[in-house]
Amino acid sequence: MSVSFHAVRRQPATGHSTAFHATAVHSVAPPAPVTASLPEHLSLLRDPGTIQRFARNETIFHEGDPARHILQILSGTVRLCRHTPDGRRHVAEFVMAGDLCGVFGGTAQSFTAEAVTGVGVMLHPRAQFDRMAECDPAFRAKVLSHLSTHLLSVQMHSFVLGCQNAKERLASFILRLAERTGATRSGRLELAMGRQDIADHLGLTVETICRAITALRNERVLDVPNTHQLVLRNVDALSDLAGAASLN
Amino acid sequence: MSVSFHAVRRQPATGHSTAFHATAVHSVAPPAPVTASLPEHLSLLRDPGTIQRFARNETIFHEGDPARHILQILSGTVRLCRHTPDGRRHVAEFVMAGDLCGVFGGTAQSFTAEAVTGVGVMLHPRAQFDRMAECDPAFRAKVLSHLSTHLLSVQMHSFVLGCQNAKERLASFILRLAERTGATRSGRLELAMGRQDIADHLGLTVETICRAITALRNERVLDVPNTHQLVLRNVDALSDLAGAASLN
DNA sequence: CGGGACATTGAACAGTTTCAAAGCGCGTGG
DNA sequence: CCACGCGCTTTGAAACTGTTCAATGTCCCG
Repeated sequence: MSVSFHAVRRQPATGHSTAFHATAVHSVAPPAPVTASLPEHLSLLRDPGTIQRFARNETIFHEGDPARHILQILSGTVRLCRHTPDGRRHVAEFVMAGDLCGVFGGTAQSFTAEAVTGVGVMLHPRAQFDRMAECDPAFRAKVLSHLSTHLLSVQMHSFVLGCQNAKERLASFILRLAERTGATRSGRLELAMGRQDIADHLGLTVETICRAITALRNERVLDVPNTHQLVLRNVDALSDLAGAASLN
Repeated sequence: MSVSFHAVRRQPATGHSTAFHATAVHSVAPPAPVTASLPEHLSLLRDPGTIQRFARNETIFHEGDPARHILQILSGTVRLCRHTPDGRRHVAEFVMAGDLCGVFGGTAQSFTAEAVTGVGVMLHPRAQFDRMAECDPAFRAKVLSHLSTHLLSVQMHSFVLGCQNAKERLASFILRLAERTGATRSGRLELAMGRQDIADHLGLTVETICRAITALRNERVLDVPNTHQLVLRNVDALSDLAGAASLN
């Protein structure tokens, strides 16, 4: 099967090394409705001065950088990844509009964040975040809940990597993406990331991703109008493939 | 490489279905030293009435069970796993003496816990745990830190599953186990779990685990005095194999 | 219209799985 | 106390999925 004999065959990230040093902002937290999710809660702190933009393939922060801010993605898609000395890459996660990143992991970033597309982010100073957690029990509960959810999703991904074959992995990925973007109904799914990104996320190669997509297309499970769009023609078939990895 | 074509070939868990319903206990939390880790902190609550024992291969709780307690492992080793309808098994994690399990994930267990060896656990009622988190900021900090550490380790495991081949996975596993049990110095490592457990943890088959162990033995990296013991003869070689998956 | 990055397809190769059988250790019972 | 039996581990050989290498195709942007 598929372990990676990962040669060094990676896109030469057209990266610009964009260190980012936003100035800390001390806005006062307005009362948040108790029903709001953590990202919603945070977005109430909105302060135009803390917004930044990144171009496609730009590096937002590096693994090991001091984690002075919590980032809220306003638009676009970000990949959190890890690069090894011998050229392998592991994409731990894709972070999309509405999501947070950098909430956990202490004082240093545990991943490199790169813009998959053009990206807009809002920066929340960690100090402010910590202060809110200190004072506001409801906020704390949200943080905890957010963290648990996140943990669950990482564990689910471990399952995918540990137990599924190529087609199953792709199906799990597609379904999860569809759920996150709300595309499950319309059946139309935007793929912000390229095949290589998907491959590195699923522990496969680009070629295998292509072949798996082609296979699903031939089985009338998917339509592929273009490289960055999928139409889900048979969600049940996808769910069957994804198996336990789809919450359905 | 290695996806799992996981047929249904599993040990027929000699399991006894041991539901566990411990009575809630309301001990008062004694002040904990600020330096204590979360497990240490919890162990100060020790109450003999909340201790339970489980025999090898017994089920401690099932995925989906209500999570009324947080478990602290006193002795033995536990595997947290997930069983799929078609007979695949994913061992998410091994939990060992001193570790906690069931801290996160909300009101329902997200994994099945099975005793790898005979196991002694202490049960901490979740309500009590929550109360402490409510009142004690230092305790909260420990929970947070514990959770972050745990998240990191799951992400590291994702990397192992996504990017490494059989020998590398085994090396990563052995090194991590050695660190956790403090066997890095002595070089002598107790393997509480069987080959099948390791295989299901690393997304490989038993046979592949055996062959990888044999290979490392032939390369003088390991000695294998018996099935449940390893001697680390060349930690550097192991670290090289584990690559980025070893912290140092 | 041309160029380059990305996607797709093909063919050969390789690591892991699968199937099968033998080896070993350990507890139980004679 | 020894022998048998059962479960787990180990080894071998063949099959198979995914990788690697290579070439072609496609789309977008300048």
